[in-house]
Amino acid sequence: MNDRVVPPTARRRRRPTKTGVVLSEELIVETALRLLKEHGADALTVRRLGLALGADPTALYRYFRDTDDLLLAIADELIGRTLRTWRPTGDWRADLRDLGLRMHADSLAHPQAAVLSSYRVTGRVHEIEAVETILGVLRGAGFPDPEAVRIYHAFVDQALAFAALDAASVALPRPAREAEADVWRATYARLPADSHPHIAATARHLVADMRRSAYPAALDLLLTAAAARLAEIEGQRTT
Amino acid sequence: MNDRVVPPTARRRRRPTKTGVVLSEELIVETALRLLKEHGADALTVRRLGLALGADPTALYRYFRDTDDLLLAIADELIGRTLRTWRPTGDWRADLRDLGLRMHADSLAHPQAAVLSSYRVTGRVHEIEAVETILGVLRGAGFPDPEAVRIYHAFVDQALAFAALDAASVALPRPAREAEADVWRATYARLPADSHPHIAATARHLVADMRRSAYPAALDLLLTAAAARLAEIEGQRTT
DNA sequence: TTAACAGGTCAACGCTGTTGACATAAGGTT
DNA sequence: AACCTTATGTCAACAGCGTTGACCTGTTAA
Repeated sequence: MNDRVVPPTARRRRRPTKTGVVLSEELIVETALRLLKEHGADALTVRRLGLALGADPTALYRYFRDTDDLLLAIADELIGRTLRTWRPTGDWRADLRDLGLRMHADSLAHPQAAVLSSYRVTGRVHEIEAVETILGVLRGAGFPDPEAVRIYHAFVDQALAFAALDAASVALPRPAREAEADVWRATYARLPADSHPHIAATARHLVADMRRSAYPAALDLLLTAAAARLAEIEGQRTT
Repeated sequence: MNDRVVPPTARRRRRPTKTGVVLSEELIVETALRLLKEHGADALTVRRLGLALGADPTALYRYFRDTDDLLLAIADELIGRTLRTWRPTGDWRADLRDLGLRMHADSLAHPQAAVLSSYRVTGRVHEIEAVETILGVLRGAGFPDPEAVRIYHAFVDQALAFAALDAASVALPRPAREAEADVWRATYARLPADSHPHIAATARHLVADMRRSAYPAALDLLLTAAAARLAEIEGQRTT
């Protein structure tokens, strides 16, 4: 265990580094996000982060226990950014659709961070705010509590899961990524109809569809089913 | 680029290692899966794999370009294993539900491998077989080709995405995993009702629901919406 | 003015994937 | 049966990784 970290609230002395930079949790998280965005997931190493900050790499360990702790801070910052740009209208289905697509899009804007952090429960402020907001939308729409939680869970995990899946593709090293795109054209689209009739029959659609994310389609399927369930519940209630 | 690899078909000479083991692609993949299962994701390193095989670590590079290439081979082997235990009945909805749950369960049985490989397109034999089979189920059910591809894509990517998401949780180092489980009880369940009314009202359900995977619920929502769409299509066809 | 100590720095640890050079046994050819 | 080619196992080395303990120094509270 690492006991070098001082809780942020107790931090008072801020000593500049050799290059004159004054470090802080926020500065480190921002710099890490910039590094990820500009140079890819492999660029986020303790040494490179130190270099980008203008500080000795090991100065990080005064702010975060280890790289995993830094990762959770990055994850929470991403949640916060997404939530900040979202404007709910009161129409639960449209609002959830919008939020889901935003979470997905924002993850793809920082694929390297999304890949590393989307499956983590941070328990930090922004995450808590997001949970509260989404539950509010569902309960406001009329879902009873157990149903609201069930749909909340499916909705959020679907968004996070697809965000991670698609971010992982985007985050692949360039050659590997191009190789994957080619597989559909070069391998699947060329399979003979007698051995693989279904692939051959739909090859045209496959090539076109597989290059896009399936998330919008999957999200709409989920919301459609949820709406049907809500109608069912309200039908029961009035009878 | 690494040109040490000889295509499997051209392999003729098999020279035993110092310890007498005769290497092969299959043996390496199996050993890698065993390592992952028994000792976790961090245990899969070139050196440890060499040790487990009873060979010099670098002998691997005669069979796989690099560790990524090995990973794809592992991924395809997992697909094959899942498909092999699946028995379709002819009822498309039940069959897809069963297949989805199997893919998910098998991934969780090898979480480390699933995390690393579920977002990859391997283009290898088992994957091709899976694509052909699932498309066959959907086309057989009566979905027109573009719709079949759309639903295929959403179904498969959702299964893979949830598999990766849930596998990632399972694959966390033990202390981190326990810390996450605690967050729901220790942080969320204790938020006061005046600042976080929706969380407070549903805390009981949250604690119970969030410890399970949301995949079965999400899968059922997807299949429900797909069935509704099929009914709609067939309605149009007869009018 | 001074004493305490947060926090920046440095050197070192054991680990990683990967490469190039080398050694040798398998197996087709003669 | 001897030979030659070459597939493939081995070895040493490289650069880079996260992390730690020891050290040093500027900031701040008293």
